[in-house]
Amino acid sequence: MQDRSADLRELLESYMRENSLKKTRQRDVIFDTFVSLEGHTTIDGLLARVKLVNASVGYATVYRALKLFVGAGVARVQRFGDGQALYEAAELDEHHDHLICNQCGRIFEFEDDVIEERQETVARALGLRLTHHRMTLWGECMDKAECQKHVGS
Amino acid sequence: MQDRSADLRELLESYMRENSLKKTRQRDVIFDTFVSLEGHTTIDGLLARVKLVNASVGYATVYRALKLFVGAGVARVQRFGDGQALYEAAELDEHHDHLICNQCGRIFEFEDDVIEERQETVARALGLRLTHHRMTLWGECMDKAECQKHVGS
DNA sequence: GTGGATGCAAAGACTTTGCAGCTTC
DNA sequence: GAAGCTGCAAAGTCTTTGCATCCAC
Repeated sequence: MQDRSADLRELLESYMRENSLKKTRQRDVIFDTFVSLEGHTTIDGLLARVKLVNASVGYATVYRALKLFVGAGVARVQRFGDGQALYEAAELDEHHDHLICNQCGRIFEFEDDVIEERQETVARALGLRLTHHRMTLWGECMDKAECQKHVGS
Repeated sequence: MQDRSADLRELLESYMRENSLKKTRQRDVIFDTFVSLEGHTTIDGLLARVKLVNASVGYATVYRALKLFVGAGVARVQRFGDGQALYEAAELDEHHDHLICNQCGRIFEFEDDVIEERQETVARALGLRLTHHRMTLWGECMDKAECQKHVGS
């Protein structure tokens, strides 16, 4: 984890250098907070955490920082359904997809080489070279008791 | 195609009967227009087509009709990126996913049994029974000339 | 110093809803 | 008739931006 966040920081900094963007106190806090979070976060959620460290940071700054992170390849956005976009730290080499329980809303992550490979094949058959993909599965926990525990969390 | 739209209509009507919803001129036009469209449409796009038949139909009515269609299982929504939601007629038995060209924006549809099966397996391994999924691939047309023709269309 | 960054508040882009009047069943 | 619709316009949600001020380089 230490390595991963260091790699992400390196990636971000080189991107910022290339584009002559500036390192600021706010961006530091936002970055640190962002990578320290597991899984997905909304802008609001991230802002709340950031404000614990620096209460004067505004929504727009977080918004713009996240946009920067996405541009730098440090973060990824998703819109699973309605409502706010969800951001998560990028994976530098591997990649994962999501499986969401309709009832409890838990988001499981997984990766599957068979599917990845097959996607390449399919794309090529249609005449495209694949750049990236998004796959989300929805289902219902088979362990109802466990599921119930997580409802609304 | 004739069969398909008849099936969708049947599905919608039985849903409406069960929920004691009413058949109206507007809903008829919206439904007919919707199923006659190939691929994806936005609410605005659909409304424009609907207005050709009945100019007095309002945005809200189309919006509510589409919501109804989705509830009835006749339509599906997607949000590929930013902007408006895209609606498409549901497939009654088979299912397809999307492959989008980053440059020209064309949306290709495909289905792949190997992937579908594998998804079931993955979900089960994580303790969930799969209900549905969304998969979108992005890539670049290998035929650049052809791609160029479709840019911005 | 200068160009980029920040915070605020305001504007956008879409989606959703309240309501009075109009239609179906 | 009563329960549902429709259209309009207004209100929400979230996202994005204009601008004066501030700060990193």
